[in-house]
Amino acid sequence: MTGSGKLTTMVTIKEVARKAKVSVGTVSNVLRGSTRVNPAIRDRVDRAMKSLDYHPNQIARSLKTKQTHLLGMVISDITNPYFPRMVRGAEDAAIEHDYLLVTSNTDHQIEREKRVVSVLRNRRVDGILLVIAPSDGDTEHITNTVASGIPVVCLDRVPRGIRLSSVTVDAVRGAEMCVRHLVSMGHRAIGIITGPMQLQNAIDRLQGYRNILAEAGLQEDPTLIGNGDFRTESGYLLTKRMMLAPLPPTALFVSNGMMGMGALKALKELGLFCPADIALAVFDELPGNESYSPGVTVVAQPEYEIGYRGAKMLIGQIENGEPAEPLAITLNAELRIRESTRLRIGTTRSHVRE
Amino acid sequence: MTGSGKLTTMVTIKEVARKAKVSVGTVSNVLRGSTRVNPAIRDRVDRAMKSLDYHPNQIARSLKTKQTHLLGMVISDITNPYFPRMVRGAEDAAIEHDYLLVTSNTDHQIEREKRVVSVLRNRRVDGILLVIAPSDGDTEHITNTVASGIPVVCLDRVPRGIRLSSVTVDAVRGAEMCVRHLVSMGHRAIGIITGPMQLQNAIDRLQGYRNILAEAGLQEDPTLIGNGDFRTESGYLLTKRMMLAPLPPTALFVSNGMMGMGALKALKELGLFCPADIALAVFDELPGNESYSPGVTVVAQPEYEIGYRGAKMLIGQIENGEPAEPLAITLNAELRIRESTRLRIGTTRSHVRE
DNA sequence: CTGAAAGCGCTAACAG
DNA sequence: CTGTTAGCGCTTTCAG
Repeated sequence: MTGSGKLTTMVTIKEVARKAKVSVGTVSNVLRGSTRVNPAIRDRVDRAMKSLDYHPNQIARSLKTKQTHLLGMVISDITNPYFPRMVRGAEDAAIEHDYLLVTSNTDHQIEREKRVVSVLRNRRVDGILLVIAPSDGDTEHITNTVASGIPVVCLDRVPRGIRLSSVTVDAVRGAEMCVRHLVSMGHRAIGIITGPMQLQNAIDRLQGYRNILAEAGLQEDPTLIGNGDFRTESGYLLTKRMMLAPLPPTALFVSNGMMGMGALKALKELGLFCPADIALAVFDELPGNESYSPGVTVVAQPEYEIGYRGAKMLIGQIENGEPAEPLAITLNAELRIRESTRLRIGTTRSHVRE
Repeated sequence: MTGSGKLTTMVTIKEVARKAKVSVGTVSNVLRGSTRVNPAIRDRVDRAMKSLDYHPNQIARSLKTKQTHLLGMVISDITNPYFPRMVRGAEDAAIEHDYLLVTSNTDHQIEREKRVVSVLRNRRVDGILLVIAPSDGDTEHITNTVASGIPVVCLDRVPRGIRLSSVTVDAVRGAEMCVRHLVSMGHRAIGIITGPMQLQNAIDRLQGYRNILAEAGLQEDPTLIGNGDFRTESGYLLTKRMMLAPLPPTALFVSNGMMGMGALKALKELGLFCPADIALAVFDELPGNESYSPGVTVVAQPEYEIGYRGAKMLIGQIENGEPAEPLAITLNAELRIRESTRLRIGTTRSHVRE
């Protein structure tokens, strides 16, 4: 069968009604299970629906009820291993409440974020889960959305300047645990590769690093701070540059997983081994981390839970109204110590540079 | 503001019309850019839309036009590293044509697949991209969907018994390349961990393996064939079992990436190193493969392209009608040789068992 | 407990 | 070139 356009006409509630010899109102009632319907009639209707392979038109329903039972989720890139578990968590929560989740990528671009949010509003999603893109206070599209009555819950990071409900991770504390561990292993020249400074969580991770340096009485060394952007490439480049510098660090703390993969690759190419030549710790669990050698010490975030609880929170606001004050859940990250930072006995290089 | 339900009423085309002092028909016209509209009026309308933060109701539009510009995508689990790139490819193609992609997980369960497809039909998606779950010929939900006029394109694998458009990878050839490589490295005791035999691509990969054994004049050994299910756990368990058997293989070919990760973990726990103790090759690229050591030899599939071309094909069928004959694109996999199968000189174990 | 009918926001004739 | 209006499939009063 060649041609264009729909060839088959969708079966509607009207046809079901006709086949079951009842009115459309009655069919609607059995669909919604609302009022008690005469069992015999309900049965006739059910049978009619089955035999016609009837699929209620959610579009028409939404137009009437003004609820789509759609949730929008805005992330930077599903291809980034950090997100799949978060999306999965959100989806599982959504399904529990009979919502469908639509996920869109922004590739870290604020302009795409605006477009995506706009599309989601056209689609009349009931609420939005938002992992914001880096920007300099470009938040009008978000405030407009909230003002229009669509609840928004931020995940992983919050925009500065406006107050929104959110589910985040205590990044300062996570970074502190990690860097403290490095210090406890005897390191004094600890490098960091940061994220983009427009992002709160990047700032927090740097802050945690600084806190521990201060706590340990270590001087901050600008040559040991690489300014990354959370992408693989920058982790790769900055690691190479730092390790090739006159006074390289003996330990490196990388602010996120993508950059961590880049760092690992750089070390591999430089022929440097962990922990023998350098200790490596990464904020974010790494894909395949327990299968490969060496296992890398990481600060693992509860991505699934971020998504799950964020969606739960969002659905709560959709169904019970938005709270007077934005809600904020802060989850804890977990330090997972692996081989990449294990103590070395009689290593060839000193942990102390001076 | 506490309370329940929408507090703000959505801006409609009618209000825009009133504000711009034109009729709704005219507003619709400028929205669709259809008939030539007087520039001055168009401008007035544009201004009104902007100032009201108007977002056209796609729901109402869909009800009228009978097109949602929604694509459904059914996968087993976004958390499986094989899928994100495929989803991204599909999404990119969708966006190019102004479609929105909705992705749902089945967790390999046919019952969930049925439910998901049903939900997608309720939502009146214009077409469906389907990565089928393993089942024994349970395809009525699919044929019903197609019969109802919704195009379906299968990705990665096709159901047996029915004919559908598809984008797949030549798995036989991919497996052949890989096992031939193993043979060329001198291996004669080559083990395989297979996928579930209800899946065509699992069958194909086993077939490729068998073809090369025959080509090389090697006897098939049942103790070297582990029957897995494409999940990490089975790769882990079967690898342990096989390596602990009286006559372990000198090379192992694992049929997919999840099981490959499991195999890697098993080898790590057993203290076996690649390629010194065992050569390892995996069908599917592994996450982080180029960052870790040893790099694992893999048969890499073009996941992104599968998704991208599948979505393009689907959109073609939506917009130009379904072809008389199902379309089928077969893409090639690529063998990427890495350290895990490199030749060993003067190894402690023989490549030949007898 | 069931039927009839209005109307959700938009598009697409059609009339002016 | 612009305005009017019917109607997409469903839910939801309101009568019967």
